[in-house]
Amino acid sequence: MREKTEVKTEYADGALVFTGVRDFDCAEIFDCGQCFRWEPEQDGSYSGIAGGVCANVRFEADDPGAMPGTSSGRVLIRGLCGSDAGDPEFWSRYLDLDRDYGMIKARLTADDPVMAEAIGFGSGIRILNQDLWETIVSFIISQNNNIPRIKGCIGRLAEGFGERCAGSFDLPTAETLASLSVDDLAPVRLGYRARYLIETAKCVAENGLPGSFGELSALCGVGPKVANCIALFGMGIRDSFPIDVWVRRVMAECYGFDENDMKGMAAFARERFGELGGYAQQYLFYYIREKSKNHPENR
DNA sequence: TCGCAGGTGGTCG
DNA sequence: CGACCACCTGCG
Repeated sequence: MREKTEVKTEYADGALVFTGVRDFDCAEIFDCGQCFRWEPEQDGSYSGIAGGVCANVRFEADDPGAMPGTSSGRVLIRGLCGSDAGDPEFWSRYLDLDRDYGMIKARLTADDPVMAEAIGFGSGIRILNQDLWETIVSFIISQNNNIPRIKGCIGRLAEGFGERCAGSFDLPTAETLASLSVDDLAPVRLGYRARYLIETAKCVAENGLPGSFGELSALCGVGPKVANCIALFGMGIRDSFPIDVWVRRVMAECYGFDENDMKGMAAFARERFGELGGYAQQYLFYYIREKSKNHPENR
């Protein structure tokens, strides 16, 4: 069991720098389906928008020869489009830097060879603490949809109806969205999700953001899967275990479930992973998706 | 042309 | 309740 490293903040060359960061891999964090507003750069860093700031996030390992996600290193954040990097407190929270992922992984892998193998694929995954309204909008759009198109829809929604934000655009507020019609949103090409979004925006504009899983589930277009994603990524409810088609596949393949037995899977996750359910889901999700990339014949 | 993509709401029995 | 099924859109 290794020692926990203290994360420290400093500035260097115009960038915000966090040193002593472990268990961090940009591609695994930004490309594991939890967020839709980050894109990779040639050098492996990611650029995107969060907290009203356009930024580039880069990880430099202290030991460049180490496997991704296994070495401590530093996280560099640069503001883009003329803005500065923003608030260190925001980024520390957003990137979940105070969380001890070494401990989480140790607890999940103890006595579970499936998790051990899964975590071997995505040991640098972190769960971002994202804006609640953004996660609500994003995951309503995500249903029965694919990632490139989800990103396109969110981008068009921001550009067409959002507030200008340091060279880019933030998502429209609930009030703005509530004032629009399905026809207004036609250029965004949300399909039948446009109605869900407007109904949910009206509800949020009137009653405020949901404060519990129950309130979340009452929103239009928010079923069990989407509610669990929003709870996990937008409300910090880390025992959430969203069950989507990929999780159904991995639970069938690795834990012997019937692909349609979602109740059984949820009960198993509660029992086996407990408060770490959300982390377990992310490792399993990333694992099965990576495997299917390497073996297209397995779908 | 058709199935499918990180599901949900509506409608049956 | 649980099992179906239509549903916007875009791509192979």
